[in-house]
Amino acid sequence: MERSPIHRVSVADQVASNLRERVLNGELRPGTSLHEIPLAESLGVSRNTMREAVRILSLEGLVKRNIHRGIAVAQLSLKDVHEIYHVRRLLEMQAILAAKTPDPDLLRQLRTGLEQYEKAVRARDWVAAVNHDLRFHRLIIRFLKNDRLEDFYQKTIGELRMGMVLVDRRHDDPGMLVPVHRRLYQLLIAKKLRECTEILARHLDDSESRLCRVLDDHLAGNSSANHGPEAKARSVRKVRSAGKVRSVARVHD
Amino acid sequence: MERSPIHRVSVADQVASNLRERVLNGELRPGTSLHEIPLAESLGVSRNTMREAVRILSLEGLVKRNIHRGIAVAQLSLKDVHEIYHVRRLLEMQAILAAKTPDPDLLRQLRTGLEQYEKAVRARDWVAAVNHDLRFHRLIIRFLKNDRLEDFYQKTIGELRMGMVLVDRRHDDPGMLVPVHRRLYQLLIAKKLRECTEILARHLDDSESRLCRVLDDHLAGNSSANHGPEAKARSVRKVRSAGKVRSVARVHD
DNA sequence: TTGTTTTCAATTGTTCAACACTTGACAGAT
DNA sequence: ATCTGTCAAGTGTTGAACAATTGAAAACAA
Repeated sequence: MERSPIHRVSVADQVASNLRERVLNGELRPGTSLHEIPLAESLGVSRNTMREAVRILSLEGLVKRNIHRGIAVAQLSLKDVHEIYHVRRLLEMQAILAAKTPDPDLLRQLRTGLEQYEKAVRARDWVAAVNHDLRFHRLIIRFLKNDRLEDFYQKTIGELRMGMVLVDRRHDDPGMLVPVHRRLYQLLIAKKLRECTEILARHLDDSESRLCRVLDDHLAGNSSANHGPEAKARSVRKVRSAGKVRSVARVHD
Repeated sequence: MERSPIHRVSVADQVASNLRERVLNGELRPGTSLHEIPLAESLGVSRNTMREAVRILSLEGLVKRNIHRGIAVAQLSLKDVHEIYHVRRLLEMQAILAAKTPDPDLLRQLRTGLEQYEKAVRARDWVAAVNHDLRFHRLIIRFLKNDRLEDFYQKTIGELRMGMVLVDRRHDDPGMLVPVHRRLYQLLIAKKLRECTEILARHLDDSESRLCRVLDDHLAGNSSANHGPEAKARSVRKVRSAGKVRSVARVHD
């Protein structure tokens, strides 16, 4: 995974990458408040460098800065989840439609990715499975052949992953989604793009409502444990996006 | 334009805003190399604060950092322009299609904005005219009701404006575009959304090819004056995106 | 007890001065 | 003319300091 050119990245960027990874892994859970000095010392860098790194993360939406009050790992609201899935639907469906003359190499990557996905599920390796799931969707975005859209999509997925670290893996079976992905791939190579977008839309709607349920339970669950400054009427019991979701029924099988 | 809550913004953010404005105004032209110490002293802030501000701008794509080599105001390539217009077409057309049940307040803003646009053109105030042009499109994006998409659009338009500061205002008539915008507005309130997107697509294609022409001339023109580190075979004479543009003919009148 | 004011420690925002590291250019040697 | 070593300029990073703000405890008043 190393590039042949020399590493040549600034320390601040490396620190940012380190933090980003830890946030997306769930090691730093949403709501965790971060203190500059301990963080800087833990990585052996100065406070200024750490501040630059934190600035990067905050512009990516992974941490929230409250001036003079500190920084905390961002926490997704239901509105955030809804927005993010709106973005996903829009970009991924457009990407499918842009696959009329798909890059053969991309199709190959999609196929091998799918195989690895299935293998990970068979091995009960949920972490790898989720990664392959997200990678599949990221590859789809490549059909757009637009670096800006790809970066934006990636940034958005990053925010989403912060919400996904909350889902209890024991109550959620990532392998469940393999058949949908296989179907998407088959429709894609069969050039049935319209139908492919329909399946994709339902897949995303399904995914959204499931995440919303988990998130809603979570917000209602530890409202006392959460000492953050957002004790508003946020933990609505009613699943907010349920009305917008076209189909909550399981898609596959 | 001041919010009622107290100013409470960090100095670094204010410095970033200052630089951003100057870049988008064209006061700091693309390719200009920026030096931290003079910049910091000119605004009366420390070098660290200036570095934070520059970090912000670089993540917005307005300046490019070359490690140990300095920073420079970013310069759009033809590929960048093509990508940006791809983004615009995608988002703006989807926004139009999302205007089936439009917010009345938004429609009103669109109308008054259009009137101010026309007034600015009659007053030969090209700067205001261009601003009203861009504002019209930004309002359209609001139909999507999605902060993330709106932010991304705004960031992308920011990059585009950096390319637009190169166009020679004497050879370009911003008033020319008023009729198209009026037409878009009329189709929008008439709920002829499909037709509206068609006009919009042609408008954007037209705008793209015109900007590409200007940019291409510019890149070819001062290849000697440009001491930047990108002396590649970048100044292709052939307008790269001409093949993709559906219609170069004037849209209005 | 309850509500208000004061104090204070903790943390962030900002500055400053120094040093390490890279780079581009220039001068001298071949 | 080409190569090589030197060097000034500029960026990357550090550590320490001070200013500004906040949250909450402590002191006070009703």
